[in-house]
Amino acid sequence: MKSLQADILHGDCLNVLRRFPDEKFDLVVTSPPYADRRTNTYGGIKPERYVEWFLPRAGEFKRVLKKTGSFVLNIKEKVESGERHTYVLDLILALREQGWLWTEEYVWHKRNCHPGKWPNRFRDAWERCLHFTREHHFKMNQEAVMVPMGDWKEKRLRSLGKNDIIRFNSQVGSGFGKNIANWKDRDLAFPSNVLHFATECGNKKHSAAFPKALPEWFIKLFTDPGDWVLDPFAGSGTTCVVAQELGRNSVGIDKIEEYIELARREVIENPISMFEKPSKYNGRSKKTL
Amino acid sequence: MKSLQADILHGDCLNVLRRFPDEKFDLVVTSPPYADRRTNTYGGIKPERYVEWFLPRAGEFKRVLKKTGSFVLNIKEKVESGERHTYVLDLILALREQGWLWTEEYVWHKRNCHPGKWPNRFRDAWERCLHFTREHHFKMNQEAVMVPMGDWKEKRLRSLGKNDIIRFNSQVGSGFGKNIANWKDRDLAFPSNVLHFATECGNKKHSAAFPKALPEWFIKLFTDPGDWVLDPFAGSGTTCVVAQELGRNSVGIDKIEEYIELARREVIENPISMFEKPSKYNGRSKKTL
DNA sequence: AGCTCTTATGAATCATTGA
DNA sequence: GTCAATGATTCATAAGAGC
Repeated sequence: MKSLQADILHGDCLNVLRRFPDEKFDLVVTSPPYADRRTNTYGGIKPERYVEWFLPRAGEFKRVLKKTGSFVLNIKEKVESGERHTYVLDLILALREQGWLWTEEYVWHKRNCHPGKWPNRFRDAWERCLHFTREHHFKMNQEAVMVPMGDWKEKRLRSLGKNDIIRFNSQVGSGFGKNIANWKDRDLAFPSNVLHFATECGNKKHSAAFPKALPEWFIKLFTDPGDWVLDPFAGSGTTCVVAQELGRNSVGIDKIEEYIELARREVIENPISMFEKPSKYNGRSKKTL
Repeated sequence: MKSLQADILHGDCLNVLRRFPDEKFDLVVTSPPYADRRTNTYGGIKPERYVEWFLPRAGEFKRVLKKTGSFVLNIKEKVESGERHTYVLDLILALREQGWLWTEEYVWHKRNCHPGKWPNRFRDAWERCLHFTREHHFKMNQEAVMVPMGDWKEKRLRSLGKNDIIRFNSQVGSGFGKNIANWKDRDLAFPSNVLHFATECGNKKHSAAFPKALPEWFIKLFTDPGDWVLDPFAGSGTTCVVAQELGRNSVGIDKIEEYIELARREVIENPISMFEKPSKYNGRSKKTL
């Protein structure tokens, strides 16, 4: 049994990734700083400059990604003077120019999105999860994300009755999730390209709430245990934590010192790595601190 | 009480609309023939030519739309050789060049999407509902589409679809507990920009199943009773039927003779129009046939 | 009225075959 | 080769039959 690595590196991914060899990673999954968001931490990339800022970094992602690998980009354009900005559309087109295949666009439906009310729009309850690949054929483990299906629920839900459901939830606090797990093997269905994940309202210091379920889904789908996962805008390190939990090696990179410390604290210690020398890529795992 | 009109016109909307005066309509809501789809009826517009085909028609939409009006475009790009085609992105950018404001992108989550299994993608369960306006300030009746919160299980959960509930719980791991608390004290809540409608599998002759709920939602949201609604690719006339049911005047246009007949049969007869002369726009309502 | 079971059918996508 | 047509795959609904 090999040991798992979870390296959290400090710096701009554009520079840090230069130290990595070609085709190391099986998956790049990340939620970059959105344009004009997180201005106090990332300096706020202007929407007009977003593509030119992103492209060289995406070039590095492409280089360090295996040919059978996937690049999942979680992003959503902001509203500027009442209009959706087009920098994400421009980015998709530019990434294709760079040689990426725009394989799919998954929709992350945020069940509990930010509250608010405006005269000319409703709450924004979805984000894009853009799926890019290098080749037409890539690794995809569809079985790993299968979901309980169909007839089961109808009988089950109906047999419970409304009050039972309410009581069950309020007492246990965690709905039917566990039950479903028990019935998992009964019949499973493949999901669609619309994902339903709740945002985590945890009061973390990291400003972008990236729910664990999101990287988890894509890591399961696009990698095998032992594979390498990269999050070049790691933030508080959610991707690396999840990767580790799922038995994948991971590298997280972030510019913000505060996030680095946070992320290293989050990543679970790997007992075996104690007896190993530091990563040859100059990465320092939390353990080596 | 004024009479309602529901005119179904035959022809290419590019030509037919020339007969209409400026700023007649309060809402244009339509689902145009997608690129390479409906080849046997619409001739199948090639993706590469889609923008240049669409743009002059959109120019007419803009002319006949009131300044406070909205243009809702339901569309989704196809997969071509394993990749999402970019013609919809190009179209958004081109429409902005034409002077439209890209105000919002609603997601229509199709709960019952087409089945199928492929090695590198899941079933496509969503389409875009692009919302364009002429001005930053436009008519929007948010209260008209509020969602009842009283009996949450019936209304709210059904609007999501049963499988979604299962998936929420199994993916997120937490049930409805939090939401129940939020809903308890409210009767109505505003929706988000993610819409959950099932496609109608009715055995209609029209190949594109445009569920009534979709135009209904946008008609309620962006028009008042007595307003004028246009569907330039009317198909079997769903938009006009819904508009009439909601007390809005409507004009539907389609190239296909068969759809015209179908649509005129669907539109409910307007008793008052019997005593009126035909529409001055050369439109023949079903009644005047 | 309800409940269960069966059946039909979609703005789909891909690999293969045939012209 | 390149393009067009066909078959296989698959799941959420509605509708209908039977009790």
